[in-house]
Amino acid sequence: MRTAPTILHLDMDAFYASAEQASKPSLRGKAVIVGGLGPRGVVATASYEARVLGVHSAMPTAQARRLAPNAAYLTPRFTFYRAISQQVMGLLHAMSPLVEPLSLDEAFVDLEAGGAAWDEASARGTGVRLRQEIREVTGLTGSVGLAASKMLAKIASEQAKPDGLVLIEPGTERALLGPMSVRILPGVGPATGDHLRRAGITTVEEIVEAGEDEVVRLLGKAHGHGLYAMALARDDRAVVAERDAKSVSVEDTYDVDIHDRVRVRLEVQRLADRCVRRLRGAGLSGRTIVLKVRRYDFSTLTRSETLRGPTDDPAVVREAAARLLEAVDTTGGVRLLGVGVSGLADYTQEDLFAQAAGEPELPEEETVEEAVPDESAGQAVERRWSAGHDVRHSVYGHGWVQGSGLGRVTVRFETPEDKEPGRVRTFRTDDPDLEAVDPLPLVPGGPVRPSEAVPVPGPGTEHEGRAGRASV
DNA sequence: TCTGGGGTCCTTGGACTT
DNA sequence: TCTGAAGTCCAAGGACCC
Repeated sequence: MRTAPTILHLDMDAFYASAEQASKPSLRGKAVIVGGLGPRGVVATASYEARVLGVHSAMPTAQARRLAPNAAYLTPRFTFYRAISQQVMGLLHAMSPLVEPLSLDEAFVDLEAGGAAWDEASARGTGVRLRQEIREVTGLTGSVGLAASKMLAKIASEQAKPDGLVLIEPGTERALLGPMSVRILPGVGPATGDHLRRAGITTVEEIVEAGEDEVVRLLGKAHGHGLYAMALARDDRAVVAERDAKSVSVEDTYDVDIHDRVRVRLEVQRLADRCVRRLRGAGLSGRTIVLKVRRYDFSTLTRSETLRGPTDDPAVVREAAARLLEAVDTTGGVRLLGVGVSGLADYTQEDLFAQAAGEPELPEEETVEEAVPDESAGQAVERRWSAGHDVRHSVYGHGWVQGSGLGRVTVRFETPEDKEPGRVRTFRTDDPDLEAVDPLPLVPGGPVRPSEAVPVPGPGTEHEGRAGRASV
């Protein structure tokens, strides 16, 4: 374990919500909640103004609406966030080749590896500079934690939030951790926390006092040894720049439980196709097909099948998923279906055959911004507009969708550069003068061009949500 | 009040092989 | 030839993280 605090953890503050506030002057200083807006949606990020009202991540959106009925509710715009994230990651890479992104808004950096810091003073200086640069380039704030290990750097950034910097001085770690709740340690969630509490252990100090054997007895080998070491502030995990994906999966939660078995089969097919599209996009194939079913009562089961060799053939994945589904009882209804592929490889066994037979075709993915109209229903095409997404009107200029429904869409016309909230106008949803457009840069002259942004290689932890009903 | 989506890692237990 | 031990693979579920 190193002795200088040269591991940096960056955590952008309320990232999605802050990006929306920077993009929309009328939302600055207001409660903003980004997440799924459907009846079963959950909060992805709440602005600090919303947190004061008790709203937090992973809370059902319905509950958030009760706590913060006047907040702005927006669907996530991952393309936009990804573009900002790439700017931030670029700043980190300029400091060191060893950058480990954890998500769009979080990363570890090994400052020593990049020669960006070697002791306490240089580490602090680098952290201060980084925060300045992030503000200049993106207009957003991030919190920085500096320590001698990943675990402590993350704890430090947590303490620094929002918009701060905390450095944990080497030698002070044990004293700092001791009185903290066991939940501060990585890997201790609600279940493990409960388990420990029932054994009379609630603080990090008490883990140490209990002794390694007792912790291993309580939590098992892998978890027990690891946790005991963490409690002693021992954490030798290296910052790892490149990580290979182990699985690729897609899943959908339905607004209303599906009872019709035929519809369930169809959805599984659709998911299998989507999963293969993702798989191919990452240049991968996989050997194990996994079907996930969450039933009406929230009980979740998975069924998997391992093939003789890896595949990225949609027909093969579709058929395997269908076979797995046959073994699952769905009477009573399902609320979620998922299809995944693991046992990944970067080749397929059918490569040679596929070249001879031509690549299997995959249907086009539906777009998120504007849902594909259901022509089979024989109804007039209605364009749907997602709350928070950017639009341009040929007369009024750039704005964003504040809400839509009943054939109307309400747009607020403003840009990130505006100092005052813009004006609001309502149009018919099929107004030909209105079109969906890319977000504008948050900083004047900034390089945010989402449609030109290079996609993050491999599957990330971010995802594109289903188009929800727009409402603000 | 009613719980998303995309991942990772660990544990347990059965089948199979050596 | 039978049996048990050990190792490996696979399937399923749980916990955790962001």
